[in-house]
Amino acid sequence: MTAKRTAATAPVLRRISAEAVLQAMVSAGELTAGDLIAATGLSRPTVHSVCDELIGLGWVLETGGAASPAATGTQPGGRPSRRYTLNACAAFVVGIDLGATKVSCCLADLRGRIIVETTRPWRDEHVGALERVQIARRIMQELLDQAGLDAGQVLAAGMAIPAPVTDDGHAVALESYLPGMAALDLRTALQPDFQWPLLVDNDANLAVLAERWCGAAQGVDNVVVLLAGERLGAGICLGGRLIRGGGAAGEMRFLELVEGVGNTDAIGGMCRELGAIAAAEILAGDRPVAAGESVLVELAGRRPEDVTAEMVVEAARRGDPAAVEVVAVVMDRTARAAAVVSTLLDPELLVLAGGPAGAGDVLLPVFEQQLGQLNSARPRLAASTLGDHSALVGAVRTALDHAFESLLG
Amino acid sequence: MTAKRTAATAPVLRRISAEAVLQAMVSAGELTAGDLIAATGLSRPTVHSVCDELIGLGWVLETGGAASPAATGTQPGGRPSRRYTLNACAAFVVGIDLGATKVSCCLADLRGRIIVETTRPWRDEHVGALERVQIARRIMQELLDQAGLDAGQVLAAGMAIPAPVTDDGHAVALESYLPGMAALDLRTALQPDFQWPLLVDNDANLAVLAERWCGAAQGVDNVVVLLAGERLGAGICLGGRLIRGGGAAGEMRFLELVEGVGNTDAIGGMCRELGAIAAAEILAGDRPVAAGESVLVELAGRRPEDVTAEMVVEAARRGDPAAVEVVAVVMDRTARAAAVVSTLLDPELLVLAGGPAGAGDVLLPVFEQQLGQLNSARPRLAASTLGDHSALVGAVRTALDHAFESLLG
DNA sequence: GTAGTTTATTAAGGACTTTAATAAACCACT
DNA sequence: AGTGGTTTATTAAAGTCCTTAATAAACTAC
Repeated sequence: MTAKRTAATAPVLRRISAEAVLQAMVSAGELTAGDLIAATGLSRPTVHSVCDELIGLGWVLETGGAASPAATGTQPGGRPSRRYTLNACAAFVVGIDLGATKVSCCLADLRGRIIVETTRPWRDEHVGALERVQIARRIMQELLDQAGLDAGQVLAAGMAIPAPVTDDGHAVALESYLPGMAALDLRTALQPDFQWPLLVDNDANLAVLAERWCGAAQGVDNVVVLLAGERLGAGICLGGRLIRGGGAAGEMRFLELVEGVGNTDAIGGMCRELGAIAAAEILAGDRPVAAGESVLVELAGRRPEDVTAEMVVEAARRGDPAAVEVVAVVMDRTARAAAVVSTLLDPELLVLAGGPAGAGDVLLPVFEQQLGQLNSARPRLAASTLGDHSALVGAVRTALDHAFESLLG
Repeated sequence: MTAKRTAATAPVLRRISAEAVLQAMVSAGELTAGDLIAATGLSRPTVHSVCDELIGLGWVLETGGAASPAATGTQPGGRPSRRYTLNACAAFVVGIDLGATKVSCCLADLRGRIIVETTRPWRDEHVGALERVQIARRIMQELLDQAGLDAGQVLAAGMAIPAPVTDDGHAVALESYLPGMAALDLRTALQPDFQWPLLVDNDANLAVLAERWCGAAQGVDNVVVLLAGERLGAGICLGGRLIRGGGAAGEMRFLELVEGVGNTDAIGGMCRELGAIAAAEILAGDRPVAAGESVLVELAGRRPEDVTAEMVVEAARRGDPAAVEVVAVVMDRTARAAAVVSTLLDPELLVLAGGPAGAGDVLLPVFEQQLGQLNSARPRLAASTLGDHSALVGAVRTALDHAFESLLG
């Protein structure tokens, strides 16, 4: 079936070895040959040979020599070992989160450390698809200037968008999503300014990569991230691999089939829901709310239509009954969705990410309690530790993956 | 993180080459060196060298020579090519489907062709877990005798059971499932009679392997199989890989959260449902059914409590309104479940397997129509081509996978 | 300064692969 | 029957990469 045109020639071995060495270096800082032998199983001559080659390519630095900082002390005597370090600044990657309300861009080094970053809200929500892409492009140029880097030093870019993405790099048109976006071939969105390979994926998918990499799901192979900010989407990782289906895996439109949830169009993420429902509650209240009676109204500054998710959370934290009720309503919906996902996919861990992650102290207990009432599988629960950076960090992660993969191929 | 202790030593290359050659042979019958060169990308000397080695190990036969059957005609002149064939009888594998109502066992060769097979219903549904396993063991011995094989010629065994299975080979206890089964370590269930490695998995998971291998989902990487016989379970394959989650992925208990479906315990597969609901309908009918008025009653032989799924399907096929109604009710439930699964996982194809597969002509149109009414993703639909053999064939497939994997390691 | 210890480097040997050259086996034609 | 043409098998030579074993280097401690 699968005609593998790549014969198993000798250099394949070198590639395997180099990959092993490089991987050990990415997650470890300064290493001696002995460390690398332990990590890779290779012999000493091979390790040195591979490292020399990587040094030649610029990916690795030989650190220290005589004046290595931590070198003294650790070594019990004997010829000092050579010390190798990944050259994190040999190249860079780009991450872009083209969100519903704002755009975030960043530059990161080969370790994934973010060098420079900018977040900018859209002027208003009617900014068109093409213009959004152009804004991102302009920001990227600013960031490159700011960091003093050249576009040629960037190996790859990752981009998150709040909608499913097909394999050929097109956004799937959702009713609720930006018109015009689906018509773009996003893979070429940054051209002609930037020629780097652009990996586009949906924000929830990238969020799960991020959480597994350096967030709340490190070391967990079966995990679902509920990205619950402006929209509600799930990023699914099973068996250590991201699940994309035909591109639209993780969509939560099935909520309309779950009891207690209304029609599709109304389904947003928690932030939107918290604000919207709270506003509606207050506005629909048949009695006028007296000053001081409601923390929520207080926070909203007497303008209920301006109430935000943060206000609701803060009010709930202070015990405001109306806010607590709103939180309960929204979490109930989320819990039902989570129950379906958990039962069907049986993940070990469920991570709440996006806007609400910072309010984990308020939301998570409610969520846990409501999920417990449903007869579903019981995964561990956690709030994201990445704030609303999950998607952006995930974009960096895909870009890095791509960079390392194409690096030795 | 992952300390890979396997250094990239030279023999790794040979292993890669051998794997490529073997894989090409499994799916192709008799092959010349030229074919293998095209399939693997290896050079001619390497191909011959690998084949000679495999011949020495017994896995490959050199067929033909002078009297090869299809050899003449194809070759335009020149030195005749050596022809290699997988020695399908070099070893064997075992498949077992420990179903809810019956047990099926088989022996298959390295190509997966079933040599001998036996299906036997349980005496009654109260046969205990341990006894069921013993019965399977006895049947396997009979099959070995029948085929004239020795237990030592069997490389691996696969076993399907109608419940989730944990990684350590234990069935997950479900209310509806056989008491006592969860306490067994199924991996050692065939010992001490048979020492072969036993791969236990849930029937729906194995069904999806089978459908992809030689059923309705060949060549499809994103597919969900709804195994809808006595119970309802989903086998999920995404990105070409079986999704197991923590072992219980594919469970359909979320149906209780879907509108229009009652409590958990009542949820069975289509066969059970069709029979049960039809019986209830008939029995609850307030007017006595006149002879000839209902095809369904006719088929049931005036004993409504004995009505089977086959009868309902047959009656519906003949247009009996009551039967059509029952089919619609049952398919509605299935369609809702399928809508949730499709939306969340976005598979290309949905396969209906298990008992109902044979009745695809009746069920599929109804299913398709009802699924279409739901606002979900729209995968292609198909009925299994494996009858109720999906799980058994899948058990053979896992056993084969294991056998080939351990063969060159 | 010398013994002891740890690591780097060099050398030798083995397992693969590939390409190129040579030998074998068959057809078709005269 | 013999000879040319053609296709495939086999052998030979060269190269890459790994490993183990031996040798050299660099440093500490006494």
